[in-house]
Amino acid sequence: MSYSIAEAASRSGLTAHTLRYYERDGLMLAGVDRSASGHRRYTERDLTWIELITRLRATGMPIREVRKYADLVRTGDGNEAERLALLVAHRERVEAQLAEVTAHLRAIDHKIGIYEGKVEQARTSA
Amino acid sequence: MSYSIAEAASRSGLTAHTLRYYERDGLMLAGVDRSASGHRRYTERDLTWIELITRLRATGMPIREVRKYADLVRTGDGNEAERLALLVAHRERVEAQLAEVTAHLRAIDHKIGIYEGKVEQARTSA
DNA sequence: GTCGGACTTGGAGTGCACTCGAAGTCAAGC
DNA sequence: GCTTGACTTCGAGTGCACTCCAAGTCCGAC
Repeated sequence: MSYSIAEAASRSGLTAHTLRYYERDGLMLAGVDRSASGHRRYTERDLTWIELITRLRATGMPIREVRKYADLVRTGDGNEAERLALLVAHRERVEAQLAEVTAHLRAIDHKIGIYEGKVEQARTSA
Repeated sequence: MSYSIAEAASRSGLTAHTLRYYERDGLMLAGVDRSASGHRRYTERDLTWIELITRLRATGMPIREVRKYADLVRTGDGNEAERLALLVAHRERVEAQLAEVTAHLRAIDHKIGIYEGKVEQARTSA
């Protein structure tokens, strides 16, 4: 079972453009298979990999670092500790940012509360 | 009490470049005061405002929309309901994104768990 | 056999948010 | 009165991550 780039795009939520761009940029583990006519054929493994790098991207990992991770996985032998370190460092950054965003959000919520009071007051005194 | 652009930068965590850029781009409520020599003088009110827009930016609000909000506040009269709507819409986007990032993070954590197992296994069998 | 549509490539273009550079002004200290 | 350093403006440059375009190929359907 394999998928055309359009199918891979719809399954991954990325665009075909982005899939080609990722491949060109070294984010895939290997060149994607080709049909006799030269069209890309995505395997389940490709899609699983794309799902992972989509998660990394969606949590703010730069393309550069996703590539570094892909390089490690591609090398394939005993660099699991290195991969682990990269992912753990990423997790810590993401957690820190979640905390920061949450704190900002609380402050914005406070502001919203003030406006709600004002708007309500305007409504009842009208 | 007022502050030079360098002081405002260090108090806000932005750079002087960014402060000028924000002003140019219509993010400030009014032109910042100037000294006799034409240097900017930031008031406490300016800094309070900068703190708010920094929170909006840090939670992912585009410059464009911060400007829209600033425009509303600048107009100043009875558009509180509109400001409220803008902030509430933003809050909902941020909350949705927090949930999404958290979900991705959990999946990445799962991956980390797998690597931890592998690395531990490699360590003990060595 | 020709048409439409999905694909290919390489390279250029876009949008966002800064970030920097050049050239000039100004006040204070030596 | 000259240097130093912080400021000014305007406009150009940067980095990131796509996003799009042009020109071409290929395949299945009519």
